Order: sequence, then C-alpha cells, then structure tokens
Amino acid sequence: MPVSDNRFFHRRTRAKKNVLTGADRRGYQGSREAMTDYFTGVEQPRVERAAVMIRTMKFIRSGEHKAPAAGMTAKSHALYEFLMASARIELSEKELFSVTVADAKAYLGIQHCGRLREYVEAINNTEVTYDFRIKGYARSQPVPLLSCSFETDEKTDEQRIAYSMPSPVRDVILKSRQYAMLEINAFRNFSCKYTARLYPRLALLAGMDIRKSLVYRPEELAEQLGWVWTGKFHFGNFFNRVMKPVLEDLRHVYRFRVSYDVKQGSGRGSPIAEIVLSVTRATKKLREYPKATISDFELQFIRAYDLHIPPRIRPSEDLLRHAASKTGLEALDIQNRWKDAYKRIAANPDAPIGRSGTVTGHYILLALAGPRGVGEAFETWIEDYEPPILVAGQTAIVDADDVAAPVIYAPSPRSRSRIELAKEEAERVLHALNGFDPSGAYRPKFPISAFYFESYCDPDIPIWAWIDASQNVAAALGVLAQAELDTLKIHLRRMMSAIATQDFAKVEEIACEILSEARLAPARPRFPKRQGNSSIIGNDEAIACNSGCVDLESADALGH
DNA sequence: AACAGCGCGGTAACGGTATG
DNA sequence: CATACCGTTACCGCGCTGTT
Repeated sequence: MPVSDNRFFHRRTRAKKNVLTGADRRGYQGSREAMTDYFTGVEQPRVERAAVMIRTMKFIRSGEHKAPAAGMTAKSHALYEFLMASARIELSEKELFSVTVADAKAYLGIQHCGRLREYVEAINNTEVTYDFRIKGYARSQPVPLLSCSFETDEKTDEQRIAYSMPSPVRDVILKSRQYAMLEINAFRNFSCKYTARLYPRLALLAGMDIRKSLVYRPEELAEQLGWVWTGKFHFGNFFNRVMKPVLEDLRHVYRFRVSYDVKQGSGRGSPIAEIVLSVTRATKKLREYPKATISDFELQFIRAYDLHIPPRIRPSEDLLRHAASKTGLEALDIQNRWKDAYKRIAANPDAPIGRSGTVTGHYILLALAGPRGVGEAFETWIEDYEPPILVAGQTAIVDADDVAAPVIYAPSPRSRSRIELAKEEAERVLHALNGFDPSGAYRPKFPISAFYFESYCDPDIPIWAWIDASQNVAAALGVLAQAELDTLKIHLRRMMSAIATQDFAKVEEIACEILSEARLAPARPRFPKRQGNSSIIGNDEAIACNSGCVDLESADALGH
C-alpha cells in the first residue's frame, strides 16, 4: 500500500493559525449537573485533559509526609478532578474558580464537611512537576496541584470552595492541541488511589486512532504511579496491591476496556520483565461527533419535510447534523431514512434492525416512550445503523397517534439522601414494569423488556447500593437474573414497591423468599446492619493470573 | 541465588452513628 | 451544624515458602 494513502502519516502544518487549541474548545461534554446529580449522570460527562499534563505530571512531595502524594487518596484525587472539570468550563474567562460545598459533597457522595476539608488539605499540600516547554516555566519547578480555600458567600450564606490553578497549567490547557477525554464520574467510583493516576494515560491511548500497547518494566510503571517501596522491588506486592485493584476499578470506565499481559524475562526465579497494557478504542456518542455543516438550500428541504413528520418522532436539526458527520451521509438523506425506518418499526417492531441484528424495533419504541423521547430513539437507531436496500413501492402508513407520548420526569433536586434516591428510582422501575404508559398504549414485548429488567438484577447498580443491599438481596438478584421473565417481573415489582414505600425489612423478606424458592439457604437476616463488601457478584474471574481482560461494560448501571 | 507468591499484622483513611 | 467515636476498608512493611 502506498504510504500516501494512509492518512495517519499526513502531517499537519505546524503553527497554523486555524488549528484548534484548548481555548477554542469547551473542553467539557455533557451537562454540568451530570457531575452532581445521579439521574442526569447516566450520560457520563467527559472533560479533557491536556496530553502533556498526563504524560509529564509527577508527584513530588506532600506536606510533612515523606512519600510523594501521600495524602492523595482515591477520594481526594476525585475531588481534584471535580475541581479541574468545573474550572474547565469557564477556564478561558476566569483565573479564580469556585464550587459550592454542597456540589462537591454531592459529587463525592459524602455527608461530612470534615472529610471534605481533609481532601482539600491534601490537594493544597501536594506538589507536582510538569515538563512544560513554555516561557517562564522552569521544567523542574514544583507547583501546587491547586490552591484551595473555603469561603462563605455573604449574600446567600452558602459555603464554597474557591480555588485557582498554577498559571502555567492554565496556559497549557488553553494552548493544548492534544488531549484525552476523561469520564469525570468514573473518578468518584474509584476505590484505589492508583487508578486515578493510570486512567488518564489509558484514556489518552484509547482516544487515538493507532493504539500501540503501553509496555512498562514493572518498576517503571510503579514509579509512574507513585507507588513507593522499601528495599528491593517486589513484583508480587506491586501486582496484587496496585495493578489488581486498579484493573478492577477501571470497570467504572464506560468508554473503553483494558487488557493486560505480563511477559517473563530470562534468568533465575522467573522474573517479570514487562507489563503490557492495551485498550480498546473509546466509543463515541452521537452528540460527540461535530455538527456537519448543511447548506441553506438543504436546510430548506429539511424544514419543509419536517412538516410531514409527527413532532414526537422528529429528530432535531442538530441531531441530523451530528448523524451526518458520523455516517458521511447528507442530513436530508438521513432524515428520509429515519422516517422510512420508523415506518418499518411501527409496522413490525419484532423485526431486527441495524447492523448487529440484535436490536429490534422494540428498542427504538422503548426509547421513544422513555424520558428522552425521540433524541434517544434516533441515537439508538443511528448507533447501529445499516443502510437498507430500498425496495420500490414499499410503503407503510404512519399514524401519528400510535406511539405513546414520552413520559417526562421532573428534574431531580440536589443533595437528596440515598433513601430518597432509591425511592425515586424504584418508582421509575415500577413505571417501566407497568409498560411506561399508564394508559397502556405501548407495552414493550419480550426481547426488549427482558433486556431492560434483567439489568436491574445487577447488585452493583446504585439502587441496591443506596438501600445498602444485604448478601441475601444480592444472592436473590442473582437467582432472579436466571429466572423466567414473568417470575423476574413479579419479584422485581414486589421489591421495588417495598423500596418505594421505604419498607426495607420487606425487601429482605422477599429476598429470603426468593432464595428459599430456589432452595438456597438464606444467610441470617442482616438488615439493617451493613455487611461490608457484599454486593459484587461474578467479578472474581475478571482478573486472571497471567493475563486477562476486565469487562468495563458489564458495569453499565441502569442500562437504558 | 534471585525471584514471585502469599499471608500476617500494623496504621491510616473511610463511612456511618451518636453526642454536644 | 460540628465533633467524637468506632467498625470497616485501603495501604504497606515484612518475612517465610516454593520455583527456576
């Protein structure tokens, strides 16, 4: 193959004025509320991080502690990421930023102000170096991670964290051309402090067209992650104490999967010479594709044609433009294809659609009946879109009233307790169990509803964490996941009703019932006492001894 | 001999509840 | 609302065993 055909080897002219830099980008994808409110959080907002920061950041010391970044635990690092993400949105206009204490606590999922102070102190006490080649910045000069302080808003009496970042860091972000997109909400779910240090490196790789595996000597990787050891380097300790928890933690990342391999060296004692980390390509959602430009001429046609599509199933112009750049088709063409696809779906929802063959029309109808309506339906359709072979003369009649009106959920207020969140979520599930529409106009049939409700049998999803599910509940959910759909629905409905009425003893009772029906001995009822890490099922095999692959998608919480 | 695997035990951090 | 307290979890030093 001639080299000139390969676009990866084409170089961009340096210092071109029209090259986009950080200052030109918003740098944050998603709604701001998605960081502090779980229900908008299902969209998984992302924030960019300049590549040079990821590649060259080194922790050097941390207050009185000897070890670098001693105070930077998983939680304090999560707070750092939250502050960086909040600042990114208004970075080009401001130098001093602030977030409310309530938001920070909501993001971290903590109740105590005291804890928040500890994390802020850890951030203030941690110094790092970067290798920036910019004027006025000595490459080895230590800079604080961020400088934070607490203050009270005099008018509203609201407590806030005010903070600023070292100006070279701000400059670098605004000038950066190469960056990684980080799933900001992943950080708050990490439980190992080293995960936050490896994840950005992997994210940088996952966003690239060519993803060469990262090859490290174990000691080199340990050093980059800031793991300290005394005496001789001990591979077993490093792998069990750092890499295993990190790989396990990375299941909270939705966009890509990580696999690893360890390569043996030669010599006595079968030493490990290399750790190889590989990532899959990061997936992209429809709205993350740039909006294709459409001519006024084409726009006129689109708008004229819009009049023939019922508003409930009419994708917005923006969606069409995103889809145009994803598929390479004309926006007008896509609009037509969507309308045709909808006719076929409405006429025969059981028929598979799209490339994979696993998506049926029910998926689209369910999305249409859901809270995000046509936006989600169109996105689901285009995600798996396969251009159809058109047959002349094939028509179907679309009745604008054959689809239930989308159910609109009120936006959720902040800072609710876990019980309130659980209650609200339980009501959503009950709603879904009743067929999404009280009048019963659209009731999802078998394939889609099985897919939908089975996802609630994962004890790892928030609703079960919120009610602090016991071992019995986790085990019962495992039984339900294997059960017939009707059995699943009946028990799920009972458990969700109990949660909705905040009768948690009842949940436990139902769980025990399910277990005894399945002839499994329930453990001694433990509600309401918390029993530690009870809710992870089926992750034991995720990390094999020598090499393995952590499936990050299995953790998809509410699976829409 | 040089290394990985493994487990014990101690300390700091975390998360929740009770108390002022 | 803030602080004290306590059980659980994360982290780490260390030494022993088995394999190459």
